[in-house]
Amino acid sequence: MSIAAPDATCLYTQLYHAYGDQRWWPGDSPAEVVLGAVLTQNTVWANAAQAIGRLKAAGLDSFERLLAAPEDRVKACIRPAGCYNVKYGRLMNLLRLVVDQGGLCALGTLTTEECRTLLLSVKGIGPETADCILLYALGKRVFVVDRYTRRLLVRLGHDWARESSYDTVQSWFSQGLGTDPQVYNECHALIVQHGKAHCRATPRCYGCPMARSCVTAQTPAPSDATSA
DNA sequence: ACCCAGGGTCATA
DNA sequence: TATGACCATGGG
Repeated sequence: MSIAAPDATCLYTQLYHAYGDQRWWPGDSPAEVVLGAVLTQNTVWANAAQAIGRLKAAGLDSFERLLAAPEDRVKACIRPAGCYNVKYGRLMNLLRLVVDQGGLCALGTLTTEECRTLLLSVKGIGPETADCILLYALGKRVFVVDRYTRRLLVRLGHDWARESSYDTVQSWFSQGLGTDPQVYNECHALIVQHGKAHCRATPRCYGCPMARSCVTAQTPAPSDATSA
């Protein structure tokens, strides 16, 4: 008889108990969240942060200036984030959309669905990047699923999370976390905090505060109504 | 000298 | 549709 894998609420409760308030996203403004969301794609945050620091130091502190700046100049700033040619294109695509919509505030007046659809229509913006922007820049109630999230679920016994679709994992949280947007914000932040603490290659979650203490009724994977 | 990172797109089979 | 290559710098 093995320990049941925790449900979403239990997961959140235990993480909160272990790490406390996170107050995320790292960044000074919604605009920085947008930049960071792209720059941190497949990249450790420290490198993305360095790129943002360079942009600010270069005076490229608004979307309009970034769009108007010479390509080489922007690329030189974001180089530390890696894949800078690709990310340059993605950033410009995204900033163009935001500006065309009248800025971040105007974008935020749209419904979550409308907003998400718009973001996903941008080449280079996938579900995670879009959801980061929705949650941390626009305050929408969406759960962000990243690499840390899947890895933690699998380590806690939710084997289904390894190969499930983004939407499936996301809805597992959405159905378990209630309706408070702040909880979505905190929960993802806590997962990242935990992931960093257990950085690389811990095959099992030994030392994980949740592995032993969080025993509840096991929630199954949501039935895959979404796929094919 | 490898391996990987808070993804996403595109080309193959 | 399902894998794999690719982008690319910086730290373990």
